[in-house]
Amino acid sequence: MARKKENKPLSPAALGLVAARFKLLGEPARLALLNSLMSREQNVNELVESTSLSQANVSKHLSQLADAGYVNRRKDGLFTVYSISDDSVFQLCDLMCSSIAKKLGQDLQAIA
Amino acid sequence: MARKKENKPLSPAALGLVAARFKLLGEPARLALLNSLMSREQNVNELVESTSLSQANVSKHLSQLADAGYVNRRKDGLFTVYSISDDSVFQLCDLMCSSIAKKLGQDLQAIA
DNA sequence: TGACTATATAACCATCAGGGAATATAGTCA
DNA sequence: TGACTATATTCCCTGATGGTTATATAGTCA
Repeated sequence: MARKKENKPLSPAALGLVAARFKLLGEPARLALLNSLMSREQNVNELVESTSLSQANVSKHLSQLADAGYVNRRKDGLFTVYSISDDSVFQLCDLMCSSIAKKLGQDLQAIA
Repeated sequence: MARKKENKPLSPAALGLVAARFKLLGEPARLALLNSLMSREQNVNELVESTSLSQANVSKHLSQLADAGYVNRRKDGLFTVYSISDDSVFQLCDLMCSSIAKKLGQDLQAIA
C-alpha cells in the first residue's frame, strides 16, 4: 500500500472515470441517501421519509447510485429495496470526514 | 477503525460540507491538477503545460482547491508554487481507484 | 520608472444537472 | 379483470459551473 513517487499521468479516460464517481458523492441528496442506507437497507418510500426528498427525486438519485455500483437494487414484491453494495463508500466518507475535521481544526488555529 | 452500526443522520449542513469537498474531486480538470501535483510541487505555468489546460482555467481551479485546503499556495518571487497539502487526497484517490477496479471486475464477470 | 512576466480576476456564454409535476409501468390483491 | 400501490421515467425549468477571452494585479529587472 506504499505510495509510488513516480509520475503517473493517468489517461484522460481514467481521470474521467474517477471524476464521475467522485461527482456522484458530491451531491447532498445522494449523500443523504447513502447515509440513510448505512444503518440498514430500505425501500424507496422509507428513503423518501428518512430524507424528506421527493419520490421522483429519490428514485432518480438511486438509479444513478445503482448504475455506479454504489448501491444494490433488490425487488421484494411490490417494493424495491436498496442497500449499499460498495464498502468503499464507508471508507471514503470516513476519510473525507476526518479530512474536513482536520481542515476545520486548522482554520480554527488560524483564527485563534 | 470499526464501523458503527448506529444510525447517525448527519445534519444537512454536514452533508453539504462533505458533498462540497467530494464535488471538488468530481472534475477531471481538478483531478488532473492534483494528479500532476502528486509527483512534485509546481508553479502555475508548469501545471498549464503538464495538463494542457488554459492558464485562466488552471488558476481558477487551483483557487478552489486552495480554498478547500487540498493544496497549498506559496509565493516564490514572481511564481506561485502549489503543492498538495492534504494527504487524504492520496488515500481518497487510491480508495476510489480500487473501488473502480472492483466494479469493473464485477461488470466483466457479468458479461463473461 | 518602465517594460516584461506570472498569476489572478471579471465578464460572458454554453452546457449540465437537480428538482418538481405529471405520467407510465409493474406488481398485488380482491 | 380492475383498483390500488410502489417505483421509474419523462418533460420542463432554473441555477450552477466550466471554459474562454480580455483585463487587472503584482513582482522583477534594467
